[in-house]
Amino acid sequence: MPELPEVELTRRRLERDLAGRRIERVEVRTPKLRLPIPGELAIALPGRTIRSVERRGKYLLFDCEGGWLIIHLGMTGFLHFLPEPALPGKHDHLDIVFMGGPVLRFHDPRKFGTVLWTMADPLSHPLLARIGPEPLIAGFDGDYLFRMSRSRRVAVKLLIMNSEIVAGVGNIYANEALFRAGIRPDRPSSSLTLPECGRLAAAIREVLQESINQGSTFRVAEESAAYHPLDFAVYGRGRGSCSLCNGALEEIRLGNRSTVFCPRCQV
DNA sequence: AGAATTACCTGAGCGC
DNA sequence: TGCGCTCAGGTAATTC
Repeated sequence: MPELPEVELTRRRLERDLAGRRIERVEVRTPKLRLPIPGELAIALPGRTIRSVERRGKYLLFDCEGGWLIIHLGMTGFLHFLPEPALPGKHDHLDIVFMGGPVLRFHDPRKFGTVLWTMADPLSHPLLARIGPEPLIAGFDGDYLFRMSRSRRVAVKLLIMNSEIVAGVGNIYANEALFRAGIRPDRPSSSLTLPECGRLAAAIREVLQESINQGSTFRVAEESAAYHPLDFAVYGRGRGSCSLCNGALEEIRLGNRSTVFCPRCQV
């Protein structure tokens, strides 16, 4: 599923393919996603040129000259750029057709993705306004995490997956970052020390940045819908062994999400 | 305020 | 072969 690194790689790919293109028309094939696709899209977009593609957390922001198209890929969403028109297939919910024929196509089997439109500052949109700091930008560090964790007893894995605390950390990278930081995912947030918060913030930045770096060299060139460029240390390895101590990994559920950790290396 | 829970959705994998 | 079941999970909305 698209996590922050995949969304960032998608942003770079689409900015390369779309910047400067003028929209001819919009075809909404499936208006009923989990949140409905705004009806005004088809009226507002034609005639506008895409200036750039930005990212906030896992939201992609398309600068459309005075308005913003906002897309979240959810669990299974994918944005294809088609140089030529092509017949839509199953789960191809939305086409944005550009002058001369190219198409941006939104494909999403589980329909957890979200499409929004705003004429105002996209960062002020109700669904984006409360998102916490970007993990890869100054402002997210151990001091910040320490401050935010003082009044909360929720498991630290759920704390860092809370988008109001930090943007774009999903289940995969929450597991990976906690392993790298040597912190048990079920620790109450308020039990973390300042040095632990420093290690955790650094680990979050590292796993995200490394994934972006690997993806950019490996996967993005292929027009593949595949995600997950990284080999993960713990995610998806509930029956496996720890790469550090060789002991058995443990799998539990936190917030109804699968959680894997090493009970010896993570304290 | 913070925490816990539910809803949304379909493909994949499984046992029978 | 096919049925029914469980699982995967981001995030908004709801409830406690």
